[in-house]
Amino acid sequence: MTTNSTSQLDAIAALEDAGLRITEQRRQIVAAINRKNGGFTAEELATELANEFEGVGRATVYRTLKLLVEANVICKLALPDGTPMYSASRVEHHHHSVCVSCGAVEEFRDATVERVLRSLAREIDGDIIGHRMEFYIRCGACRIAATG
Amino acid sequence: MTTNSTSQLDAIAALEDAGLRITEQRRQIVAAINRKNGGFTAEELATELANEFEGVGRATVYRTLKLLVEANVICKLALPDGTPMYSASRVEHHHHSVCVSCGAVEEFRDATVERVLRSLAREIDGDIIGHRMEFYIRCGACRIAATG
DNA sequence: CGCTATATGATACTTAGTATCAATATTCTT
DNA sequence: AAGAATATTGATACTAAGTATCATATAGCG
Repeated sequence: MTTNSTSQLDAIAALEDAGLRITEQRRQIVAAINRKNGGFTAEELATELANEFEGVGRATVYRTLKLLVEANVICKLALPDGTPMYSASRVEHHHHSVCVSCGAVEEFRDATVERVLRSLAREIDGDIIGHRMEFYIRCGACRIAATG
Repeated sequence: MTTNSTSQLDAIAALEDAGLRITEQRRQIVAAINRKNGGFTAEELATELANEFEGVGRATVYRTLKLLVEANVICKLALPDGTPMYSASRVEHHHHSVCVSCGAVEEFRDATVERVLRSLAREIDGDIIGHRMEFYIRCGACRIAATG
């Protein structure tokens, strides 16, 4: 699986493309994100990176997350109660399902979703600028764990 | 238009149905919400009610908003950056469009949306517990204002 | 290599919301 | 209608998520 290293290169490239500097801190943040599998919180990441050798400051973590969201390298999503979660972004345009039990995040594209968006564009009085769509699930693994 | 008085009665009834007490503060909060047209923030509501005669405490405002969300009397939605917004709920199950320019919130039901949800339920490995869907728009009025 | 703009980090602040707990008010019971 | 039992309130203090400030450090261009 080369997904991680590819994503990492993309993330750094995206920052460069935006005319931003590649610092040791940003490298560390990108590396830490690539080590993640599901979603993660900003504070979690900050705590993690604060403890390492030549750690990264909390403010820098937040600043960099914002840059990465703007660069479409990661996504910022929300739990049902609005708690923010971040997740590495692998697919071009997509939506997410979040397991409310284990926090696993899956990305998916769905043609039907895009069709709805177009149909709604006609119904809504105004221009659609963007949207947010998240599915809250209990994933297969968690269902089995709960049943067993 | 009897929408407001009807909603207000529903809100109080919903609290009663949940076995909760009808206090002067809760009445005031419900009344203030019914005076709103678009979306509003918790802090906005708290400030508003803090200044009135026999005002309502900030903690009570937050507590009551939570109860009203649970009772489906109001909805908690999120702006693109995640900033929470509340909005009185008039339709049974619906989604929202938020004008990022003026903050107006519209509710809508769409059969297509429900169809997508069912189609996704089959694709996703796990049980769909809930979802969130918001459209960010520039409403007709704001478009005209910007153009003119 | 040196300069300059960019980035960092410590600190303090803001916003959104929750926890605590004594004082108070509602509703039930009679 | 009074009193008891229980829910609610509000002041305060706290957490979580994020932003502003600004002196110091460093990337990367020339």
